[in-house]
Amino acid sequence: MSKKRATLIDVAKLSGLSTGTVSRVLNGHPSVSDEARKKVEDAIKKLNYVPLSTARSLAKGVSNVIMLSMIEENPILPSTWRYELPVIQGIYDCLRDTPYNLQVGIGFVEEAQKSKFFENLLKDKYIDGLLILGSWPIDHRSLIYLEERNIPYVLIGCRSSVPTRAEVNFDNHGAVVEVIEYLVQLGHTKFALIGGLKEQLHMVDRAKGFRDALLARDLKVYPNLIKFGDYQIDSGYRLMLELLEEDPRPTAIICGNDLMAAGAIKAIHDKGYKIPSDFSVVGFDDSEISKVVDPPLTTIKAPTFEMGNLAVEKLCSMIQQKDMELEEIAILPCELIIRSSTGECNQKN
Amino acid sequence: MSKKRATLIDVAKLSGLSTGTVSRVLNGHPSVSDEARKKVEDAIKKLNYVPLSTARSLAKGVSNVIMLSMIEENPILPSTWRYELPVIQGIYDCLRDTPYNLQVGIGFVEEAQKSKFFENLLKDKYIDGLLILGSWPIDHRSLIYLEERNIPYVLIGCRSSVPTRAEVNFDNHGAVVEVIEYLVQLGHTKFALIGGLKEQLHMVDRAKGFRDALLARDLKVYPNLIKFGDYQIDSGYRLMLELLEEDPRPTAIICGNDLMAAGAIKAIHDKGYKIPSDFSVVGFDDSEISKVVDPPLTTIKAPTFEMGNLAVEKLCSMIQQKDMELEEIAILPCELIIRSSTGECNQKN
DNA sequence: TTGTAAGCGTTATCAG
DNA sequence: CTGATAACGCTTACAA
Repeated sequence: MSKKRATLIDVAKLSGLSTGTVSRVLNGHPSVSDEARKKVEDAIKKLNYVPLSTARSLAKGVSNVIMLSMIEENPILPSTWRYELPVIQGIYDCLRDTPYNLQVGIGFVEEAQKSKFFENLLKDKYIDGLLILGSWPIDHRSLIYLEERNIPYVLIGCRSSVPTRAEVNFDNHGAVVEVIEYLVQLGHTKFALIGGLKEQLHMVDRAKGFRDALLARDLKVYPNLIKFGDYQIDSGYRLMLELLEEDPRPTAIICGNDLMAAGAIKAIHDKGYKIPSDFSVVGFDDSEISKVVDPPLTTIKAPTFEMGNLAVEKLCSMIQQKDMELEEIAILPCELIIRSSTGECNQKN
Repeated sequence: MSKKRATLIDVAKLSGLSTGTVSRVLNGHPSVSDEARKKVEDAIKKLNYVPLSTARSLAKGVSNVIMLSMIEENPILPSTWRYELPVIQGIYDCLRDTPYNLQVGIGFVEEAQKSKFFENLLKDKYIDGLLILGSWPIDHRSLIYLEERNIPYVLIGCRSSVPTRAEVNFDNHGAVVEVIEYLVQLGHTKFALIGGLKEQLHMVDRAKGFRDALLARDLKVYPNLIKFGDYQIDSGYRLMLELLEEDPRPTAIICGNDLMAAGAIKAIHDKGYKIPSDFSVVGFDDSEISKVVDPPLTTIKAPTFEMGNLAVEKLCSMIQQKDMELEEIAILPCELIIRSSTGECNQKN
């Protein structure tokens, strides 16, 4: 049953041409006569020949492999999954027009914050470029290894303490600024933040956006109204209960994700208040949850698919022109999706 | 900057030994003197040498690549994402103890139902084995290609019209039977099904489980209480409204996923009924949504991580013993998670 | 336009 | 236990 697979030499024999010519046909080289091309193509078809990628790689000195390393919380958070799969889709979508194959590796945040992370990950691997998808700081010593090895890489959603060649991210800061602008128009002045994991990079940027937006409007930043949880529903619930006891009491609450917003909404309802008449609540992610909760959630949608696309584009151009010196970081805008969990501020000041 | 990477020959020179010996050290071959081994290891360290995987593959005749092909609805459904990422995690978790690298390819259902799907997908690729992750029928002619090429493969969550070598799935049928048993104990006799996409394999099996469970209990299967939607919240809402008009009116509703269940709950509430006193509602997936809706949803959790693990185990053993004839299909049990959307049937019969 | 042959970096088979 | 040396399948000067 297991007939040996045909090789390029078999094709050459059958077509009566040389291996060189066959190879040229395979690689779309211009200087091949139509006649020869035809013969080779027939032989290929007849033999069911498929070139062996490893042999090709070896001869050409390229691997045609791009590796995606996903750096995950441990245990992995559902909202991370929800964010990462569209990114992967975007990556693959862009990659299918290229000769590159996509290989994946999954690591944990703790590992990526140690120095030999990529060295270990890439042990025994031969890749042309690396995509790094994560939400936590990357140990810069790991990145040095990539530089030494001359492996082009693009960071997606994460960064290191030292500046890196190329980064793709969405605009956490701007998104929060935008939603606060919107809420200020509605008359809100007392804002609270129910954050997710405090050290996570997206959250760091959003917290900064939160402060900056308020300061820009000459609104007061109340430290007691800024709290952090763990992106799970329960922490949203708990933190909202705390907020209801604070002084001043906020009228608008920005949450780290839709799930925490759902928890906050539950807390508000449990205490007998109404949304949006008593409180405006904003989520993040535009997940299904935002449509399921009552009232439907105003939320922020990150351009995940586009991020994947752009990251691949950048990586490919880095691979082409090996020594580009660009140190470029792309920040894509988010979309504010307004539903009914936000409304006019009814509290007299 | 881009110093050439060291090769095995460099290591041989520096250590004063032959390439053969270096190779033996690399591959943990027993017949190497401790002294030689030490010298080689020193040289490797000094040169920062890493073997080139493609050269290795070529010489050994294996690729060390396992490909995961994900077959998706178009556009991709969020609930599919939610299911697939844990499977991938399970796959990777098992693979990191092996020499195999994981490569991924994403295709759409329409493509996989045509005959040349895998031929196209694997064009120019050299893999040792294939994992096929999907929820829709696979064209069996595509699989013939794999057989001819002698590429071991494992289907995850899907199947073809002809029996295949190895399949891993979760027990859709049994899960529905179990939940109906549970509801029967609570006194329910009139069951409705709000299905997801009707032709999708998981749904096919669940619908069959639905009928079988009722018949086994000598309960009537009302065709007008079996409806199919598209796994989105709106169709759950709409179909529930329809069910409220049917005769007989069901008291227990099994939904295709948590999202449709959320829609159904909304419809029930909108019409002024209570859960679980008037209706019991069951979801599927144990997604975050099941904890967000009110009341929290009784649902079914599939062993996604374990499926990934098992699939890899199977594939690896198929790769080892090339011509195993097993035609084995593994069905893993689901977990019924009881929350408060289900309860005693209060309707007098 | 085509053929020849020398690599690409490893492994594996033989002798020694 | 070790060293030559021929594969592995393909690409690519270089010649013709």
